[in-house]
Amino acid sequence: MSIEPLATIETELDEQITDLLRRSDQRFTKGRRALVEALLAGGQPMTIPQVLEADTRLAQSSAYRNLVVLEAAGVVTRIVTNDDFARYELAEHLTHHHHHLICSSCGDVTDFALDDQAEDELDEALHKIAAATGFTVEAHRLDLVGVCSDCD
Amino acid sequence: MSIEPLATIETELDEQITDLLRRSDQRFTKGRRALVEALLAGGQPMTIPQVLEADTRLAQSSAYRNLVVLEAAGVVTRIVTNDDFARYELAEHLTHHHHHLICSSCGDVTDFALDDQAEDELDEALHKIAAATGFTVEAHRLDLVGVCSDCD
DNA sequence: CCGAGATCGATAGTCATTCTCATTTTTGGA
DNA sequence: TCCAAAAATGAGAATGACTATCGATCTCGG
Repeated sequence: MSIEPLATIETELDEQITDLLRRSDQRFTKGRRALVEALLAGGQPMTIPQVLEADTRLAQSSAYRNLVVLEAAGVVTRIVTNDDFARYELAEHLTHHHHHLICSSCGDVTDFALDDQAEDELDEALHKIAAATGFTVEAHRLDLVGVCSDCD
Repeated sequence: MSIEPLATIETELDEQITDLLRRSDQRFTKGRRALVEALLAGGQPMTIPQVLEADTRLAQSSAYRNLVVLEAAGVVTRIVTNDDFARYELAEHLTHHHHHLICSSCGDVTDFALDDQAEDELDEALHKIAAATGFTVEAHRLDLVGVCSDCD
């Protein structure tokens, strides 16, 4: 099916994903590989229409289904904003911890990282909160909402 | 319509909301007041079904429509999670700046605040990012995703 | 090479949210 | 106070992102 991949998945990443899927009794099929390649090539959180446009060989129904499978396996993360469509990107442990700039005008989402010190301080403050509330923290999410340079 | 309000809106808050709505050429009608009262009484972000259950006199279609109006006027904030329903709460400038604990199990959302120092540090780090990216920041959003004490 | 089981993909649902429109309410002028 | 124009309401229909279905296709172990 995949003749010309959008991006090449390095061996290590490929193995990590194969392993994650195996733990959910799922295979890293061509369709799922094409999805990951499209997300990798996109370089930012993508909506399903964007993914389908990036690789027209993908079927919509399979894209929806496989993105659910990939999310359950921890390969991708689903990002939901006020935009009509949800977005997907590679999970943080396959890339690196980061946050999102969300454009309230066009809906576009891009990544950014906090410098290490700020991230550490934030983490510490969050741990205190969690301890005080009896909440078991799985992850923290930090978004900047505003207007991107394109829309300005 | 509103015989027995769920919560009483203090004069000052009432005037603020009336003013915000007026700027959008909208009125602070009974139905809209009942919505605000329900959110005030709820004390945490509420889904529309929760709001309708809290005040059974409200019509679903009007609740949806008026919550859109109230959001456009800056009176309430719409919070979207992975849950089926969106949630609404009073806008921060009518209450105070805070963040959210999102339970990945039951979908419940509750508020928490960072201590002033941590919030200041975060703010400073975020301003640097914004300056570096040409992104015009309107707000920042910080969520803790995990499992609440009820679900644990 | 074969067959059981997983995956695919076209299509038909589902359901939160939005739209429509006739009815009711509100407002400002006479 | 009365009236008409404008706004708001609410019941129901429509929309559209997403999910479920199911026969066809692919995959892997034997």
